Amino acid sequence: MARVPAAERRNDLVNAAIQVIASHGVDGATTRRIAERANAPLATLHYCFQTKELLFAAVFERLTERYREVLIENDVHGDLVTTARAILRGLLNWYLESDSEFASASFELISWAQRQEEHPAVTVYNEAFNVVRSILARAAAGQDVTPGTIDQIGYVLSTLTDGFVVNWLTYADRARAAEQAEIVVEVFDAWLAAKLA
Amino acid sequence: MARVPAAERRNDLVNAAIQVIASHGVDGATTRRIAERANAPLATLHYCFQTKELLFAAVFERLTERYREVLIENDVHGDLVTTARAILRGLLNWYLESDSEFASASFELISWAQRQEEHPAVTVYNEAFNVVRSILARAAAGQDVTPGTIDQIGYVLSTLTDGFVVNWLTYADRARAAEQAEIVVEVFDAWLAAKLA
Amino acid sequence: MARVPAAERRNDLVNAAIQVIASHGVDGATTRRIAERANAPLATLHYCFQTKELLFAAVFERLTERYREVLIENDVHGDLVTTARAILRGLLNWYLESDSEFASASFELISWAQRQEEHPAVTVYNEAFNVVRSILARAAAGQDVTPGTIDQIGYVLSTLTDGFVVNWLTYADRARAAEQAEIVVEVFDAWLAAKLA
Amino acid sequence: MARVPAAERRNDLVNAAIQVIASHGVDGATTRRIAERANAPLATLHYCFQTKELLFAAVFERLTERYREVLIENDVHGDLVTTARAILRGLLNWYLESDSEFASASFELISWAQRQEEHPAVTVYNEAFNVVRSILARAAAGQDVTPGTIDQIGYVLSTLTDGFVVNWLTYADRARAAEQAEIVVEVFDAWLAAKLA
DNA sequence: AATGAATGAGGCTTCATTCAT
DNA sequence: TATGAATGAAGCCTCATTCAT
Repeated sequence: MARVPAAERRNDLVNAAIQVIASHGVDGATTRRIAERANAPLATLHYCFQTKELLFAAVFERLTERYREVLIENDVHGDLVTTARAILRGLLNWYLESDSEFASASFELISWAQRQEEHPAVTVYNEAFNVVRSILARAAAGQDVTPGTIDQIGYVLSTLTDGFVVNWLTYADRARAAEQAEIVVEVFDAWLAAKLA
Repeated sequence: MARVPAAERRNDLVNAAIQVIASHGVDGATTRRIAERANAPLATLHYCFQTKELLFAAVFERLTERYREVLIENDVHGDLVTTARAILRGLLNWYLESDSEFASASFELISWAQRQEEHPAVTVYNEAFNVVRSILARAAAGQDVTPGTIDQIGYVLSTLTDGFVVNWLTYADRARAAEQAEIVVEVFDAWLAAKLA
Repeated sequence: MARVPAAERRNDLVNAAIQVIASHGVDGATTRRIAERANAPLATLHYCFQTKELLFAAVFERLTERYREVLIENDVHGDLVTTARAILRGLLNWYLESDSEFASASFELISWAQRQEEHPAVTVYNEAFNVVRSILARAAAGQDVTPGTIDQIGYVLSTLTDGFVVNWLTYADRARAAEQAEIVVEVFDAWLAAKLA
Repeated sequence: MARVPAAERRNDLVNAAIQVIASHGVDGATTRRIAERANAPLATLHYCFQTKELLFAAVFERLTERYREVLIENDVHGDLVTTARAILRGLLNWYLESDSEFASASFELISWAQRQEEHPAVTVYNEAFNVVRSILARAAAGQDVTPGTIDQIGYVLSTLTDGFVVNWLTYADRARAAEQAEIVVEVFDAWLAAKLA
């Protein structure tokens, strides 16, 4: 096996971990499988990441980044309602993309993360939440909206998104999920309209 | 030695499994741990349930039952809006109850179940959905509501509930979750009002 | 399960054991499988035969009996050569019979029996040998044959038979085995002719 | 810790397996016992041979090799009769050698092998048969002998050998077996003489 | 007398990790 | 530095057997 510099290996391993988690679940994501997917010798995994836990931490960092990207990509720089809805749609679409291992993987990791010392899940959530908040805050700039309201919008955003994902992962029926995405947006709109009335 | 009827033993084991799953996650729910929790030798577990998988199937049955009970307990026999909201509140409260290992366990099991041949997760969902539908249908009896609408209400109900749970399991902060439950109900109300207007 | 008297059960269990040994091998012949085949509760096996070892001892007794029967059935009461050859043919045919679990079972048991305290395999062999000897002795009555020669004939008989079985069990090809039986008889004839010349 | 090359470790394990099979039987040849005999931790066994079955496959390869060696060592390069008899004697002596776990092990494995998917027992037999055939063919070079006859000689050779071994393993009485070896050779000679007359 | 229930011992295998080079 | 080799701990499961009724 060709000797590959550690930095590159780290990258490969994180990617491999995400793929394996997405397809085999957290508990199916063994070091061997991950190393194999990364085309790296098993020992290399521990050479690059002293511990499986540390590898997963890196996975979390990557997921955090990716969330941020998705959010920013979907920032339409419009008014509050328009912007919030765009974010929601962006997230739903992202989850629906077939190759979005990121989505399944991050979902897979939620309950695992809970049982870790450092609660990395919370970190991901907080990070994502901060990005959402800052996007919404700018969108609300001219309008008369309290920070509390923005937080609530963020919460509803994530609640709807997560609820949507649970169903989508359970049934794995894309057509059905696409329809449901519409309903989710409808719900969001109704609430926003009532809220900001 | 204690000569316990098999039915009871099976019961104990299912309970133990639920507790262990709730506290250690699906992958942390080893046969050893479950047997220990049930105060039974490991071999007894395999005497009662030839296979770990079969034990988990029994867990699913139990969860399905429990869901049904919770739903029925929260049927207020009012009109559609009142009834739907009562169900939502009932579910949220149930999830919030401290000793509700059922909730965490069933959530834990979702992604595991997905990877099983028979997809028991889908079964739980379908069962729960049917109960919700029948309750809502009766509530809507005199009113002019299409079956499609009732299905949508069911879907929104479960989406909001699941989204709520994800957050609650992530942060494990009861006070915060209690507040968020209010928001969730608010969202539901807003959408229902708009929908049925 | 209907309560069945122990005596009858013993019989069923021995039969079941022979069948299971023949089809699953000695090590595949578990108490559970045997009980199941005998249509008896597992505990009954140990009620009838304190130990698996004791059950197998009974199996050996049965095999010994059966060997004796086969030998006697094939005693043509002719002269030495005729009689000896008839016995050989009888044994080969018996082994070739498709439903002859006795044959496979007894062969399966040889090496197992070696490792038992009481060496039951030796007993079966000795018993069979004695029967052969007495048949041959009578056949040789008028002729001038030493006891040593009769023992040798017995030994060659069993050597050829066993060698034949090994091949037959290995290849499990009946047509081939049938041809080989002819050769075996040919070998026996040649030796007997030379010996008694 | 001793940093032994994998090839050597594999070798040790195969040897250990043969010894354990010879002394404890196929079903008594547990991974634990084999590892212990090889002075290796249990996990090492599975590092070298993913599966017990694969280890046993390696055992078969070794046995096949050894058979070939024994046959070739006993090729006296004489005429057909001389050569055939030399092979028979060589095999009988080999089986009689006290440290010949190979012999007992290979016999032990026959019935086990039958129940394997790939029937490795057949492979051992076929291999051995081919070697015998080629040796005999060369010995018969100048003589007027059909291939069919050579095959028959090979078959009789193995039948006599196997029959001899069954008895030897059953009684484990070396003196007796030595005498019987003489008879076996006598039988072979008589048949060959008649055959080639 | 006969059997459902129960179990300690041990089966094979896989895990994350560490060692030696 | 990077990796083949090695391993203790733990995974699930099955065995022959015994207990309590």
